[in-house]
Amino acid sequence: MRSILVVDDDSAINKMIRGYLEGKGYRTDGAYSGTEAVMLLERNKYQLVVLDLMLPGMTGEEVLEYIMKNGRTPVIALSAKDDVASKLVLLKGGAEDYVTKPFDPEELLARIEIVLRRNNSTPAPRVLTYGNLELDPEAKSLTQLGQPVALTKNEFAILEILMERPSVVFTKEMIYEKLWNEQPDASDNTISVHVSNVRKKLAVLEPDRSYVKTVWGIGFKMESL
Amino acid sequence: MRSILVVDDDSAINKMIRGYLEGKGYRTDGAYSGTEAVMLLERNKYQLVVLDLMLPGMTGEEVLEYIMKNGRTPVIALSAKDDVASKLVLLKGGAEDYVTKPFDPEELLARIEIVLRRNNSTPAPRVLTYGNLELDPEAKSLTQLGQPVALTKNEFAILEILMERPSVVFTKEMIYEKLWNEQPDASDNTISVHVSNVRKKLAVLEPDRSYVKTVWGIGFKMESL
DNA sequence: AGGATTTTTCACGAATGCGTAAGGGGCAAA
DNA sequence: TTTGCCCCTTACGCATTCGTGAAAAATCCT
Repeated sequence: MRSILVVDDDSAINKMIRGYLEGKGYRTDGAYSGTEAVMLLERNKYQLVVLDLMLPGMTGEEVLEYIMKNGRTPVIALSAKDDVASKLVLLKGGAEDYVTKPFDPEELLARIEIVLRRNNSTPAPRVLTYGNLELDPEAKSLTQLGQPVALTKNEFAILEILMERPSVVFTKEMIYEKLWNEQPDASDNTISVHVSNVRKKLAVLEPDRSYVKTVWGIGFKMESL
Repeated sequence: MRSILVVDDDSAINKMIRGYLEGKGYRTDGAYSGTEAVMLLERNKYQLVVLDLMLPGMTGEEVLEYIMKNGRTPVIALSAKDDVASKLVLLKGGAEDYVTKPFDPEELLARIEIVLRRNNSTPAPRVLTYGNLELDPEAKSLTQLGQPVALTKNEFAILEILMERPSVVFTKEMIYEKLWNEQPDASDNTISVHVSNVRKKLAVLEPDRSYVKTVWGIGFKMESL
């Protein structure tokens, strides 16, 4: 069952949306303030949040920021403002989509279907496994052959990037950007050093096996199994 | 630079959209029929297509189908119909989003930003297939008959260019420019050497088959299947 | 067929990318 | 303040890849 959280302080609109969605087979919760929304988000798991931006107390933008930092549930924003500026703020904030008030319930439903379909196809696994490695992104822990391996922050981040998509080659620039959100200098071998350290640590337990492969002239990827 | 293809047979609307987008810093091309759109799509690479569905000759739906089979460039559809049913048809057809005519240019821009951002952060793995070859531009990997083939950076880049548009002949100059962003010397056979090496590597597993065809006096293309 | 032109191949020196070790600076905990 | 850890930089040896010329092969044109 798909659960949707509807956040709007206008009781009539809130009920209208929820009624319409439940008629279409969704389970819904309603929140009438930003704080209430956050409370419900902490307690329950939703596939989608319909979020009005004009809220008392905590603003919609703040709720959006909270969601983006915790769980990243997809958000469809409801906005009365029809100008580009506020829309772009929303997009940068991480909203998946927006609908301008007043809106047609069918319009909202259609966009909900889009977002749900999109986010359903890529469910995020919790623990990444590769060979004898087990990496838990949330716990920031790595085990090899069942034994814990101590990695530093950057080492862990690099290995996580590689293990998330083992068949993909990542250039040093791509890795650098993901770690520091900025462009690397042309001659920068920081990444090489960290990769070297990761390899060194993984070689302690399995000296004859290599996990991180160098793709010459391009970057790094996980070794083929 | 982000390139956007605008497909609409209404010259006024087409120009309006393009003018607006170019004012926002995008590079745009315009197509006024479905066949013209397909032609441009074969020749150039776009990050996004804005596609009107009411087109003379080849319909918008057919263009959409073509795009989904070739390259899967994200599409924002323009539709005069405002009912949910036709919207869902579009979405199932593969469109990323839709905008109902008449529309506000700002609305369109906002949705374009959404789609571009989405496709940037979650790059869809797109593999190019040709004969027994499978080339993944993102993973920088090539498999032949299911087995991995190791190519160097330039070899891979050349094969990717050719496989992206198998029916198009590329001159050495075109390839040279794509690789180094500069004009080649008149007597430069660097590309020839790399092509030769690619052929050599592909001949290991399939000695009797040729993949890269020489078009005498012009350049190279993929062999017809 | 024969000459002209283009393409392919071969071989080798040059250029570039990579891996590792070592040292210093920064930051937080003790 | 001191200690310890982590991170970044630099330097250098090593391996791979690149670019170039010339010779050989293939193709086209007359």
